[in-house]
Amino acid sequence: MKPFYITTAIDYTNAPPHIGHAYEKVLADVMARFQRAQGREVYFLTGVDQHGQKVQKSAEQAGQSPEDFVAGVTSHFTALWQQLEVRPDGWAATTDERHKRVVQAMLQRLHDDGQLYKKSYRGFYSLRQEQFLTDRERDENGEFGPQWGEVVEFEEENWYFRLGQHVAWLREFIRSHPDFIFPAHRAAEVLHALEGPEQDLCISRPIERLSWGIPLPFDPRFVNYVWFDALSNYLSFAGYLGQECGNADLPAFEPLWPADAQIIGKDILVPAHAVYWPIMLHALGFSDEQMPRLVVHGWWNVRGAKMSKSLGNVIDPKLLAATFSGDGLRYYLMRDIATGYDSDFSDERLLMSYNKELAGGLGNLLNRSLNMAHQYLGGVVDWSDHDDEHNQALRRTVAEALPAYLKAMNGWGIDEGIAAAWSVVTAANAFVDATKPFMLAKDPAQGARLRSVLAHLAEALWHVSALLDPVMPTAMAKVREQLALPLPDGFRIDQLAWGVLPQGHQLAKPTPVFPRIDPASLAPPASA
RNA sequence: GGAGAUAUAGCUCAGUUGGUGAGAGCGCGGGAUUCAUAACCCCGAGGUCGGUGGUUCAAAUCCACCUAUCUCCA
Repeated sequence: MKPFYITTAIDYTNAPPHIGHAYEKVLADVMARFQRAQGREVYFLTGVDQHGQKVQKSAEQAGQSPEDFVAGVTSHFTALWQQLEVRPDGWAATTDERHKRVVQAMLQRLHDDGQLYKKSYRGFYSLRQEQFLTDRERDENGEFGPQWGEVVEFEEENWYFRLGQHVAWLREFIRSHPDFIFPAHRAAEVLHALEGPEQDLCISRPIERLSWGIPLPFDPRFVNYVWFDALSNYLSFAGYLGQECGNADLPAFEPLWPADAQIIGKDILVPAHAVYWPIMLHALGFSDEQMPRLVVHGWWNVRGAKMSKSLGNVIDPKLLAATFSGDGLRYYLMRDIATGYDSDFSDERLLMSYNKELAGGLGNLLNRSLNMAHQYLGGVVDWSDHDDEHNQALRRTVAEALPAYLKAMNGWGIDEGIAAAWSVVTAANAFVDATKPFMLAKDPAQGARLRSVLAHLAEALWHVSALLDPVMPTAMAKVREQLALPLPDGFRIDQLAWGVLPQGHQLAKPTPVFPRIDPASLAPPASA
């Protein structure tokens, strides 16, 4: 089977990351880990978009070179990925020389193929925002407002990509390939956007206006502007044109392409990823079968409103991870949203999911199970030959959780996958109550039954740790440390079966994996 | 002006291809218990499934229209 190639949007290094950035990368990381657990080879690519006018301008304002400025902002992202256990295999930084060479080679190909042309455009230009304005920017009086500063009319030459030529192909492609975009209903938005006039795409800026970019190989008085620089990272860092560009240290492209999942937010679906991107690929000669698959996720709103700097409701994932741990935050971000839809971020629900579910549910289950095993049996797993309907019911719950989990996870239902794993936690806690090992321990005649109950609990916990491993890698490794049995080499989650813990296995001592957090110790939530 | 999404118990949401008396978690109330991170377990809500009108033997689940909210496009 081909390797599972998964990408995320690359983040613009103009401001530090917020909760939405964290969500997208965690989602990709969970899927990457899950696919590996299914025995699939994975290439997970994420990174940063570092070029462009805003960065150039922000750097000037900060009195820094663009290089230093992007290095500073980029470090916020890499530190967060470290903290959240997001572990990509490839790092796509658009200032990377390897990337620049591929972009130039791609542009040269398109140029040689007649896909690019130069033309002159006359229009109104905002000196403050450094961009051409269209009628859309006019206010109700037909004027350009004061936010644009001084507006001048002038004419400028630029390079254009023959986007319009391929629109008919794209319409047909989207109609005939319902798998191109997940969730499927998003395709309607794209088709709607394609109804307008077929316009070409401006892909350059004169070097006097923008120097922080990749020069056009066939006309060095211009640098490439945005799309061929940013979107092409999915190709360049997967090894596209690697040989002719001398990028020997990148993966081999043929086995990897097409991308199995390109995770993006709904805000950059149209036009960038659903229009420009497939058309770029098509123009480069990629066939319909070589088109990637887009996975469009929703947004985390805050109290029903869009998160924005001006509202002052931007959520900082770094602080949340410091309080709830990387895994605590990963768990919340994965369980409290349905992939593809929006959700509301809530401090209260984050605290609830941590204290009630992780600490009170799973953490406490591990703690009470191991504690009893040590108190009554010296921490030894002893599969006695006793069996009864309680044991059978727990084994059945564990057995039924796996297919439900696999189905959900393979269909991007991470929240449902977690729920499937959680059915074991709930059943195991009820199992303790029903079998009362602490009572059995008082009656020597019940020894065989007691040993079977505690063995069942330890085994069930190991299964839970395996299922939730992609979501909470560090915490689940800790669980298995206490169960004294790590994931074996080449472990396959899809082949998980009862009977992992051997007879006579010695368990380790329990320590809280998710220490309860006292709500009173938290800073009061900033009210909007 | 157009498009998409969403509207289900106090809150956050599940509800496959329409079919036994509509569900989960949290919160709340009651009970039980002690192995455990004041934790875990059991019971309880009777909610016109946004509204109206259709299709059907049968609709939260299909169709039409309407309303509200959110997002995007113009």
